Amino acid sequence: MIEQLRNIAVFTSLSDDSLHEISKHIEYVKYKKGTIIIHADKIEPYFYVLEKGIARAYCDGENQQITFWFGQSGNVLFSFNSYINNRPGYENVELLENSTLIRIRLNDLFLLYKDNLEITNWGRKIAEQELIATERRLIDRAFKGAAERYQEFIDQSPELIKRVALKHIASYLGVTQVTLSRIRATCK
Amino acid sequence: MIEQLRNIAVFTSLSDDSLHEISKHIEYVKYKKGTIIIHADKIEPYFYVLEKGIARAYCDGENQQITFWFGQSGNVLFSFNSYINNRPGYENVELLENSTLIRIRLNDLFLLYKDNLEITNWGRKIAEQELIATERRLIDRAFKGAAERYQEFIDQSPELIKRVALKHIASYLGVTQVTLSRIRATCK
DNA sequence: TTTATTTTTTAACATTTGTAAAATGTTGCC
DNA sequence: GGCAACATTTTACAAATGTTAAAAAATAAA
Repeated sequence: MIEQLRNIAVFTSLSDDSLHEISKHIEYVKYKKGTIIIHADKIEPYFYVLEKGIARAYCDGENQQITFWFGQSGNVLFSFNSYINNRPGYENVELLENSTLIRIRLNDLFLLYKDNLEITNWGRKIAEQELIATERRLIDRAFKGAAERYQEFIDQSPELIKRVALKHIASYLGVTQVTLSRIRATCK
Repeated sequence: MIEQLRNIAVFTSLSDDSLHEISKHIEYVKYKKGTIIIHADKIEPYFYVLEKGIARAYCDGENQQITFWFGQSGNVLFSFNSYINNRPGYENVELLENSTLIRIRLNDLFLLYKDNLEITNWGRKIAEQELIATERRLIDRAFKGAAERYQEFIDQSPELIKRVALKHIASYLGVTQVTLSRIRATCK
């Protein structure tokens, strides 16, 4: 069981002891493509790790959906506002492929944070890494044009380009699908 | 000393014991308006708490500076990449007023994270709160026009509007100063 | 106060991106 | 295959924002 966890990117830094603690509380689940596993306006009680599959987080607008996050194998996945503030979240998370996930109840995870220094530091680093990545994107939007952001997305996430619908990538990059089409037509 | 720390927003949640641990390592410093206390491309060894004053974080571009963060009394302030990845940072932080700050060496803070569960959880929550705020801004840029973002900035940060140059606020909102001027002219 | 410096506003024009709708391409299913 | 549903591209036009430059206003310095 512990060996199985250690194969997953986000768990590699943890000691056997901590992995053992975590393994007492986890559960494997399997969902089909299209399943919404996190719902906006709900307190979602689970913290997930995506073992296999792809996911996107998005917000619903009046006549659009904005995708602002993609997850791949080894990434963690949770309702930000449920996890951080114990309040209903603002985002939905949809699985874009048939996926397998590991999950742990937030309550159980918080109990581990209360007792286990290593796991708490692990949780701290997860938040920090997400933070720095999110801030980078905010800055990139100011300095780089949409075409350049698209090119970097291809370079950094070649898997996603192949497997994710362009309309989702367009909103992730902060442009409409029409604009993304124009960009793609230009650099061909 | 501990009472003094407890008056600062970011420390209010900590126990006397933890504040006492922290107080062993802190130092009060005072800088003039215009001082750059965090430099891009350097590993900056301090974690600061702004006791009094206002600060902004910005990146330098070819012919522009982009401000992407403001700090007020009680906020924490550090080179993201130094703190998180022990690498030179991408941002400068400038004090916009004469300010007093508390600082602690990152090395000392990391030692506390290694031993003290409460302080580690405090560090985790700092990252989480920054994360959720940054993500909100990213989403807001997709859903809200520049005029609406400006109005919300006024509502949520009335202090900053009074005390910060509009050119900095413009880039924080993701528009040019010319556009911000037009927005201000319209809603007058 | 007077001058110098910086910040903010205004103007004219160029560019980018958005909107809406149609055309084309793709996928999956009966 | 052929239909239905969905995804992507293309087109024409509209709206928003950027660029550049200059004037006006505000602030700081002498």
